[in-house]
Amino acid sequence: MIISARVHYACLAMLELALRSNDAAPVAIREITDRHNIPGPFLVQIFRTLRTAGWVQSVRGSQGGYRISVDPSQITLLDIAEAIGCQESALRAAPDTPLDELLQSHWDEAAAASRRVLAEIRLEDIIERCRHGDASMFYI
Amino acid sequence: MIISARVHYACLAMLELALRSNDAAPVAIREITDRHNIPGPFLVQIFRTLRTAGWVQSVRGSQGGYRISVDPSQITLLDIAEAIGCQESALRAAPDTPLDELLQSHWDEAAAASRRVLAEIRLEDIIERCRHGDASMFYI
DNA sequence: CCATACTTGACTATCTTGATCATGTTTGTA
DNA sequence: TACAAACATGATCAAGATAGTCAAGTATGG
Repeated sequence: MIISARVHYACLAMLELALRSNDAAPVAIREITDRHNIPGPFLVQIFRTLRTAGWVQSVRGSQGGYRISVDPSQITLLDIAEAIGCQESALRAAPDTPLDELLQSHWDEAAAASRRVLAEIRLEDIIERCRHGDASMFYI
Repeated sequence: MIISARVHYACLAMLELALRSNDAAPVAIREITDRHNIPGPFLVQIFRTLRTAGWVQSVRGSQGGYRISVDPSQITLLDIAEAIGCQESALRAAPDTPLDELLQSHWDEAAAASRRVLAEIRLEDIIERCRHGDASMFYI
């Protein structure tokens, strides 16, 4: 699992939309790129993917923008990461020896471990923590 | 944590050396590239890194080759992966908002989870399992 | 002295990622 | 209706990493 800038931006955008999901008006791209440091046309690209995935709705025309189309308590960081689609390691040739196969299974195990972490984190959790000013760190 | 072909090959090579650590003669590159499907000059490059890291010793000249220079029960997949040096995500700009910071910490948490898995797996474990023909899988 | 095999450094091709641009379409508002 | 705001779409580009290659040199056993 690779966390690219694209995935990071996508999550930031989703979080912004979630924060403002009670607003009557949709959120314009401009408002997001201003707050965070995201290149405008790049975010357009990312929103296209999010819309295809069904996580956001777009409103065209003047006063248009984007709205989140799912409950922030029902979507996880893993959902977003997979929607954006990071490359799942190009290392997918058929294993040709037992050693090869064993190694592969360990790489899979490691990838699964990080996916399991991300699958536990809902957008709502992050928003809650943000509102409490609780930026706890998890290093090793 | 990205598992590149380079890291995979490095681990395969180390495993081969470990399997033959009781031999009197060192193992030539040719013997490894034949068994697995590794491009010769590429493995040369990888061995250079492993030697610099201190995990293998080289023997030059005719009948030369490589020998593992650590106990297979003392080296983990994480050790090798870090010696080869996969890029640790170029996404390392200073976080500029609380949301940004929170997200970053979750990416770190996910990366730590996969590192923790790899840190538990010693070369010896894999060799044991290979000898028992036990290619167990860990998916999600 | 010669074949084998490691040493070193430079080099190339391809792919992914991050980012940009131009053009078109929709819609609210004056 | 005209205009400006804002999304839609497709093409394109540059930088960097990855995978892999090549060539010239050095050491050693027989």
